[in-house]
Amino acid sequence: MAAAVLTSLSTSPVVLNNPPSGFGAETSCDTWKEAPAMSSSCSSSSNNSGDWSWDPPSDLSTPSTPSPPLSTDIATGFLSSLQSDIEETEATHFLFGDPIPRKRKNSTKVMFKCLWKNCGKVLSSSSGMQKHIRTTHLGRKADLDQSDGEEDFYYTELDINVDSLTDGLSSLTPVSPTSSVPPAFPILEEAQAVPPVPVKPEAPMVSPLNLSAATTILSQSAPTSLCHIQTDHAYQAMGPSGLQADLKSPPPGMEISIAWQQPSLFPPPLPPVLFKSPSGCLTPIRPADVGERRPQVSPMPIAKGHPLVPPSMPKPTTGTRKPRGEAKKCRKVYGMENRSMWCTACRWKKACQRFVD
DNA sequence: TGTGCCGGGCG
DNA sequence: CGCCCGGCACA
Repeated sequence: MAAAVLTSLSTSPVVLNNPPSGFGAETSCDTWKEAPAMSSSCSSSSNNSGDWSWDPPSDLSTPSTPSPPLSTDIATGFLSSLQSDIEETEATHFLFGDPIPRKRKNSTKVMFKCLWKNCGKVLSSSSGMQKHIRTTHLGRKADLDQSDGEEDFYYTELDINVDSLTDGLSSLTPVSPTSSVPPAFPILEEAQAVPPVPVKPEAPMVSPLNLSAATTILSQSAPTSLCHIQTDHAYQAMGPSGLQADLKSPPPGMEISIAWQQPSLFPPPLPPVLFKSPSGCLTPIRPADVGERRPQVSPMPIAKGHPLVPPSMPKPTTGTRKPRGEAKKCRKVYGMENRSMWCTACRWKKACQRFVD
């Protein structure tokens, strides 16, 4: 999350002047508008790269930003590489607190596949993969250079079933029943790997189409997940707060991934429109974008003591109480200590009106 | 156990 | 009304 916030900060035009390394507590606290929850956690939790900074050199070293998902046939590449170069690089494990469990308890195991063109290398540890990518593809020094997080975009996580390796390739199943996060993750990786390519706006929607047959399984769920993130932020983006006014014209690509990892943490850098079309899933969820109120509540007009309002009928799907929107509310965002920053409704312990869901 | 917020009380 | 909080349903 710190990484996420840092990224948003570093890419935000406002803060761009500051040296990337200079994000002290004071900086972030002063600019709480961009990174609300920052103050408490800026130095504590760093997932895979505490000192993340988007450094241009990495881009230079990869002139044709790879579109890994181009997908050499995952199945075959996966099989062969699986046998040949599985390797453990535990050494750097602690450096980036490996966010993903290496092994599943049952017969499933998490592997990491390099998405770089014509590579398809599969490793068993994320750090190993990062190292691989850093050294092999990004052409950096192995140890001296800490991860700047860019490697993340070039590999994906595989959730494989050890028992049935053979048919594991046919149904390479990112939808593995036992895995919680992983299924969607690789998809995201692929989708996000694309944006850096020149054509940014179209990238997200085009990518699923470009994926080869092998990845169609993946791609079919990709739009939905993206859209969910999207919807998540959609309302935040157009929320009345104007909180995120600062974050405009976000740079392509990477934000998506971060947004995915911490869905509702910070304002969406990408305009909602991007994802609207692919599956139109934005529409069903939020039919009217201005009506920030309850999703289920029937059209507003009949507010007055209209005789025809049956008390029972407009029951929200989930029984008695409304499902409780999953967006982070003022309390969560600003924290108890910054209660003065909450929207009034939150202060009154009423339904939050800043982060409406 | 923490969070969101309805229902209701007080000035 | 604005303001606050008890307490409940969720997560």
